[in-house]
Amino acid sequence: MARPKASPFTSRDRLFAAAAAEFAARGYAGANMDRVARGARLNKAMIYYHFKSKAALYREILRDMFDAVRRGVTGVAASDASPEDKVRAYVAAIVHEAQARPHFPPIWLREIAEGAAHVDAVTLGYVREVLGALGGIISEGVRAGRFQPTHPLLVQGGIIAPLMFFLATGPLRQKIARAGVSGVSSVSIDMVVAHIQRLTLAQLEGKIT
Amino acid sequence: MARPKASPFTSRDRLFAAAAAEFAARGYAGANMDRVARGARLNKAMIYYHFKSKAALYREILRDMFDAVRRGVTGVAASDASPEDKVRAYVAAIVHEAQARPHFPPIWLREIAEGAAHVDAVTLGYVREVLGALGGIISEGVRAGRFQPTHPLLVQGGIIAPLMFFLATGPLRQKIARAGVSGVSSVSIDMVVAHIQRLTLAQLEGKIT
DNA sequence: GCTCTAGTTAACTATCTGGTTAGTTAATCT
DNA sequence: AGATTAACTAACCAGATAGTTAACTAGAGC
Repeated sequence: MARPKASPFTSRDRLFAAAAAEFAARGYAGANMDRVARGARLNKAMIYYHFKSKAALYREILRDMFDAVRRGVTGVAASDASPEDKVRAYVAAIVHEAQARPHFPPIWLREIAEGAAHVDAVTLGYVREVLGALGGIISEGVRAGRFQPTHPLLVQGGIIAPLMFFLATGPLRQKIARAGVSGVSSVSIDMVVAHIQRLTLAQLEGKIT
Repeated sequence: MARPKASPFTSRDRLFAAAAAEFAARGYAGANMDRVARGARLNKAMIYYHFKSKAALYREILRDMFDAVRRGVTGVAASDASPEDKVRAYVAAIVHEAQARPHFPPIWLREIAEGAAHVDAVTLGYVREVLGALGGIISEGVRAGRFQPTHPLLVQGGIIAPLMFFLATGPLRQKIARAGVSGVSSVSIDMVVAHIQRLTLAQLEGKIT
């Protein structure tokens, strides 16, 4: 090794962060590697020094996102809370990781839009683990006689969809608010989370239908 | 006019359809105008004969989408059905237009992801009208003593988010199913629609919370 | 038969951009 | 002090792509 350890944020970290922001804002095809480099105050060649390619860099960002969620929700599933609390914590864990990564919602929305084209086997494994954790929580609730048997994918859709929408529509809601629709900015993320938790539990407890 | 009227689908229509598919599959930046032209069995110059630019073509597709939804839901709002039936019909109208345009869900998801960057004033007006129609239905229900006052944006989020997710995740669900998760393909659009209708009504009637 | 023109194309231009290369700098090791 | 090497840059290249141009085709109307 040569050169100073410098800041706690290595140039690799800065590139990673700049790339995440760029991919979130412009999508994979729209992302410009020169702009990423500038965003990290580095030369473009540094991207290819630290990462194999644009695609590899993007895949690494995807993995990081889903690995974080996976770790969060498997922790929740393994805890000794009640099924109801686990469901609430499951939602909270996803929100927590998504909020720690502002690029998460836009990237995930886009990935869905293109049929998860960039999701590799490793990331797909993480997704399955997330779904598995939720499935485990549901089964536990069913065994305890508190939940109706429900397909995890349906439940997950009910959680992830409004959540990603709300988190990703920040700019759009502002645009609508500026265009003269009132009361748009009065909805907070906490309200949305609470709402999703109640809705999910209501669904699992068979209070709807 | 010269040249045969030919097929009922003019070359302009074919370009429009091919472009919608291309934008849906690859996003605005990823869309390739040569590929659009080939998809319409025409030369690229024909795109610029019929449309001003890539951006203008894209905006026209966006407008078409939201105009269709707007027409559908304002019709619903103006009908003389009960507030409950209007809510159901509102959901059904959106699904109807989205299903008539397979490009709708992916394009809308991507547009959200980039903060509605391509949404012009006209389209924004359509969005507001859609929200206005829903607001009207809710107010009507509130006046009739059947609905709790609820912010239209919250309700709309609860409808549009799972809907677009479900419609757009077709390919992804197949990918997951092929990866060995069972029961994924057993959920139909009709089930999802019925579910969303019940959930939305439960929310409006204050049965949740 | 001739003209007009909507519709159509091959080929071109200008620009952008992912990725490479060859060379520089400076901290560490011996 | 000299060798080694991680970290870094300027400049380049090749391929792609939005948009243009100029020329051609064939039906409509006279």
